[in-house]
Amino acid sequence: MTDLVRNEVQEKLINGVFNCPKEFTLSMFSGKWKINIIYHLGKEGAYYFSEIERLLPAASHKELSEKLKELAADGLVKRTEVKDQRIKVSYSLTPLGESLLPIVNAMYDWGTKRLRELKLDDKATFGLGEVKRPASEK
Amino acid sequence: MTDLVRNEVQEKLINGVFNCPKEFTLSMFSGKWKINIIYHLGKEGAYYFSEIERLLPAASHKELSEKLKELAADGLVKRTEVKDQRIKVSYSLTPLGESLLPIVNAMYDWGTKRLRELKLDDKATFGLGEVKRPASEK
DNA sequence: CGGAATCCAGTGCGATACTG
DNA sequence: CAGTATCGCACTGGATTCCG
Repeated sequence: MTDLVRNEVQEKLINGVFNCPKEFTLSMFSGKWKINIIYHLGKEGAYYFSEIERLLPAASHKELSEKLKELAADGLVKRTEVKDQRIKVSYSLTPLGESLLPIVNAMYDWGTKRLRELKLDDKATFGLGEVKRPASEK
Repeated sequence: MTDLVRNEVQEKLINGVFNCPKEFTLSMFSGKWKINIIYHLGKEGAYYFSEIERLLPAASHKELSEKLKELAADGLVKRTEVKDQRIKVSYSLTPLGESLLPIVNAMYDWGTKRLRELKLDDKATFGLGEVKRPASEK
């Protein structure tokens, strides 16, 4: 989903039938890498595109490009072109993007705490019950 | 994705290479309908499966079934079988699930506020910039 | 009633390659 | 440097059907 959800949510918005604020919020940052981007921009300030790529080496060029575009369209991130010798593009949070930081931080804290608890449990199961494994192991 | 993210996150966990608490938290409730389920169970208490279906009529039987299973596997939701004449299954939040409520509520509040702001803008654009529209209009 | 299996169309996303 | 287009496979999720 993710983009599916985002599209659905935005369609509903356009048609004026939208009524679920939490889904809307989720759709803002539940795309791949989006929270990471928001988190880093919030914590460390502006980054160039190439810096973000280095920051998140597992993310593909395409994906990053698309997600940044969405974040900008949603008004969470500001895109600024800078003429160096080549053109560079700097990304930073807008005030709206910054207003999401408390939620991102709360998620960070919750995750940290929960991961610590899990490590105290049996390492084999992690207390998670069954886990679907993809067919192909990497 | 969604489940993709969830699977990735859990794989990493198993392999002990996990290091991103916020992704982990996101993976807990970013599947379709999951926040809705958590929200309702948190606000109104336990529900039977069939009640949840009625509560979220747009969600398919299959989807609800799968997501509840995941929520239970993640320890956020407790599954209880009740022998009526048929077997009914009751779902409620675990304490762990309840500990997510502050985040869900923060998302609710952020979304509410943001949606209100958007309504003050031009209704045509909603201040969102471009919106991808699916090929097929429903 | 609740869940699981099967089938199938629609989408996400990586790899690669091309523009300005 | 940043962004876009194309291709191809894996995954999602709706509809339907079957089991306890």
